[in-house]
Amino acid sequence: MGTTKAQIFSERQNELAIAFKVLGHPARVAILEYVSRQNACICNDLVEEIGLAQATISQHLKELKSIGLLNGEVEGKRMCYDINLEKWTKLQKELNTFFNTTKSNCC
Amino acid sequence: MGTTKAQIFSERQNELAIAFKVLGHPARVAILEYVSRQNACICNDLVEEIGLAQATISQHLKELKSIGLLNGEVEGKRMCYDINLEKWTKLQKELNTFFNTTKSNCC
DNA sequence: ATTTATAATCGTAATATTGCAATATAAAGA
DNA sequence: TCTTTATATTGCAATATTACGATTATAAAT
Repeated sequence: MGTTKAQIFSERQNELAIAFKVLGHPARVAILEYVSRQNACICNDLVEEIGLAQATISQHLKELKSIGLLNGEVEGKRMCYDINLEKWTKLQKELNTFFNTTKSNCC
Repeated sequence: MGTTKAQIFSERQNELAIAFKVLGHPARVAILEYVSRQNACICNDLVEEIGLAQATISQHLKELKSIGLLNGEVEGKRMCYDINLEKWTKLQKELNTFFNTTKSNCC
């Protein structure tokens, strides 16, 4: 297999899991942190900063874009990435809702 | 490959990513939610509730235990799972720190 | 026009993950 | 003891992910 049985879960559970999954790689954590540290745009600085091949960074950026956490704007021959603050804040709220709702006891 | 290059990231980044990764599967989201909904213990109810094979559920439980989010106590022939509230709260704080610290601008 | 810089995409190898059947283990009850 | 119940573990097949070199596409600079 290797395939998640998404059909048996709710849309909300799947979406939550996908967001967690995208955040679940240190390169993507590092990318988000670096993008946010630079008040200006970064582009291929990430390749130097992080130390993964350009193709690999590009792939990770794609995943972060896929759930809307990063915006990418063309700026001449460069790509200018920044954090989508609206989505970022929304996701943070959703995660907190999950954590708060799930806080409960057992046994 | 398929192997994450963990060496090139900080311990904090790796740990954060691992936590996100463990949460990044709908079955594990569902398990946490179900465990918390039951004020009492659950055990193999999860297999019925979620609809994955017993071996699969057991594997997911193992991963949740591995980062300390779930406690498992033997209770006769049963296993009694509950959420480790201390760890749960700690993780929530860490994730919020990550989200808040990373909130910033670009371009 | 040609070269250079930047970044996406393709193809591929190595490894990881998901899921399950089968088996093992261990306690409870007959 | 023998059977049942509950859970963990093992082994395996299918698929996904990570990473990279090579290629491609585009715009800027010469």
